[in-house]
Amino acid sequence: MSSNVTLKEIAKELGLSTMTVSRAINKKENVGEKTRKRVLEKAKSMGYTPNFLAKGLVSKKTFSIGLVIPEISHSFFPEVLKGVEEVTYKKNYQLILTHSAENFEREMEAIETLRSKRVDGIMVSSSQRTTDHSFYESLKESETPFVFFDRCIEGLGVSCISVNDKIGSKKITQHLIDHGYEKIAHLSGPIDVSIGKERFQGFKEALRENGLTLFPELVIAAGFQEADGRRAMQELLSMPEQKWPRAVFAVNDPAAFGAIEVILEKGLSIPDDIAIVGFSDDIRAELLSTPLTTVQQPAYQVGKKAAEKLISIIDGEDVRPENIEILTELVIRSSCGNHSSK
Amino acid sequence: MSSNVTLKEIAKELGLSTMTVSRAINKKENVGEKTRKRVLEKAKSMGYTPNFLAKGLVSKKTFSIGLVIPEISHSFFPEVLKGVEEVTYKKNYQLILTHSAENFEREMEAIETLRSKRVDGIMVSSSQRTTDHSFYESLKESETPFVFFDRCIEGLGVSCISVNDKIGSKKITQHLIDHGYEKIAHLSGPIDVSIGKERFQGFKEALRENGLTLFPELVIAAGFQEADGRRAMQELLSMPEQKWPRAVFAVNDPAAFGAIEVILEKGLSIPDDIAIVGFSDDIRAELLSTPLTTVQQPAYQVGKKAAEKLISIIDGEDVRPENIEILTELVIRSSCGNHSSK
DNA sequence: GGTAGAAATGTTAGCGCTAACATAGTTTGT
DNA sequence: ACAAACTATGTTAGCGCTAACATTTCTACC
Repeated sequence: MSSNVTLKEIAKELGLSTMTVSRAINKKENVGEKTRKRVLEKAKSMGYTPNFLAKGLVSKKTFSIGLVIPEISHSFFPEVLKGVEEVTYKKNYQLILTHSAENFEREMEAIETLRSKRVDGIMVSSSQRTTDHSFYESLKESETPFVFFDRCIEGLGVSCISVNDKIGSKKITQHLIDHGYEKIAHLSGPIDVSIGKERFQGFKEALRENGLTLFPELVIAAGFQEADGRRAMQELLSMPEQKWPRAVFAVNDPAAFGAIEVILEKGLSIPDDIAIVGFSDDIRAELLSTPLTTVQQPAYQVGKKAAEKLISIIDGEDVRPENIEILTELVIRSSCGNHSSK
Repeated sequence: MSSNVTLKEIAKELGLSTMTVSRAINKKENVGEKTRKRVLEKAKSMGYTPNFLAKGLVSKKTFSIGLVIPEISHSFFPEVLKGVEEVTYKKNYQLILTHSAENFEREMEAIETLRSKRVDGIMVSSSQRTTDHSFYESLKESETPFVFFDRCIEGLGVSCISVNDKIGSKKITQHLIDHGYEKIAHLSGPIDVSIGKERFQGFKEALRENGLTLFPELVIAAGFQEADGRRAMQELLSMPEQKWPRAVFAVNDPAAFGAIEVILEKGLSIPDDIAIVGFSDDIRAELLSTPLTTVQQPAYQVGKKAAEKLISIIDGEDVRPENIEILTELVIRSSCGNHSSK
């Protein structure tokens, strides 16, 4: 294998003790100027690379942070990752990336491995659906610093950095209401998933605060995929015409795309017959023939804040659990009937 | 800090030696059945987590692989990552992700850090532009297993897994030729970047093999961004009309998008007045009003093959340097004039 | 029952590094 | 000139673990 140079070897070459070499290389006080120079030169010429394993073993600090992500190719996460990386790079931490594939078993496995590697902290976007929180409770007891991001588990007293979906969906529903629409449908996600629940909540609140009626038959449990949106919209349009909604709020952009196809296939026009809005600002949203009004999720901000919080926990600066909610931003295009904006 | 349980502590509790506990936990031979059971139970109840730092220090094996990526949010890489992860997960390796931000200094820094962490191998997508290969030469001499992926440095005798851009661009040019177009323009990337060069090469070869003339004024050095495509296309269309190309091959999809805007703004139709094709199968390509014919880059395959190759080098199974080229696939839509396909 | 041989357990040393204390060597003040 | 006070270097031990060898305990068989 690669025969790595050690401090001891350098010391031997120079007739010094290991300790002096260590001090010279780690820029500690109390090393003679000449000695330091000699050591550094020798280290370079011998191709010395410090051994972080040994260092970590002694110092209990590895300068690595573990990341648990449910689905890497889910456009949201590369952006999160970028935010995380920007922070960790500055603070000299390395990232160990693990992927749970939306599987709680793998998530636990990944966290165990990260702990074995003695990471200084962990960031988790959980795939957990069950109500059994014992795993995270014991993780918390182990005193491993960790935070949740995007998908959080509540009631544990663990910091959580997420997008405030409820406020976002309330805002976009309000935007529809401001256009004068009263019969508004919602293609919802599964309500046992927090995202789905939050967005539905926001929708309901907006209606309530404006004194509008929530028509139960206009709330269709769809899902997060394009096909789900199609199916849900078909269901809506299979009702007698006078029951049709005037506007539709889809749980996310892909669902909206599916719904849009159905609307157009029916020969209806957007937004004149039916207005529609989505959620997540998918890269494709602005490329539709009628660009989709949607809610932008600040993934980069989530990553950045989560990394900052985790590091401040690691450094013992700000240990108290916090619920940081990143606010979404409305992206107003024309599918909502906003002819004024482009 | 988190007071982690050690083998020694378990041993003490049970009145055994550390070694027996180690053997029991690591499923080695020669441990009494009762003892093993006792140890495992105790380990569980005390919340033992093995210390991979110590293990790695002894065994010279860390089960981690370093990844150097020039730009995380560059849609290509999450896909690569997915391929890599799938392989490394099966083989029980962890991934340490680093980001060079297209900066060679940071790339070198990242690799040094990875070496310090004693990763078992490294996968690099290089941002290097210069011809000074000394850094990678010395990395090679250090006997750290590594492979290049996507962006390779040649002439080092290091394995490289990349997309064969030349063949891809030759294929798509051929496709245009098959449609009967003879005056074909190329919006090229910078030719000092290998991607740009390769794609231009493929374009030239296709023309040559079909006995077509390469019109130098129809090759515009553009760039990889949408704005570059715009600029290049404007330049083309500012020529007298009889010089206009009948078809355009843009170096990538974003450049094609820019060009398309210009074509449409001029009131020309795609593909009837000017056919256009891109490269990279951007997620937006199929959503254009005239969906873009392009070349699909199998990023997932690149990641998978690269990880497989690296692990086989680490395991000493297949150490010989290889140049693995993943073939692209044509995605035929309608911007090339293929009215038959959807 | 006694002994060879296997099975179970223990001991020692060291992976590469650093904290903590110990020892030389050098300066400074009076 | 000599102790006090540095500065530069060395020594020892230990982080948590395992390989390699050493010892004890158990089994088997004559």
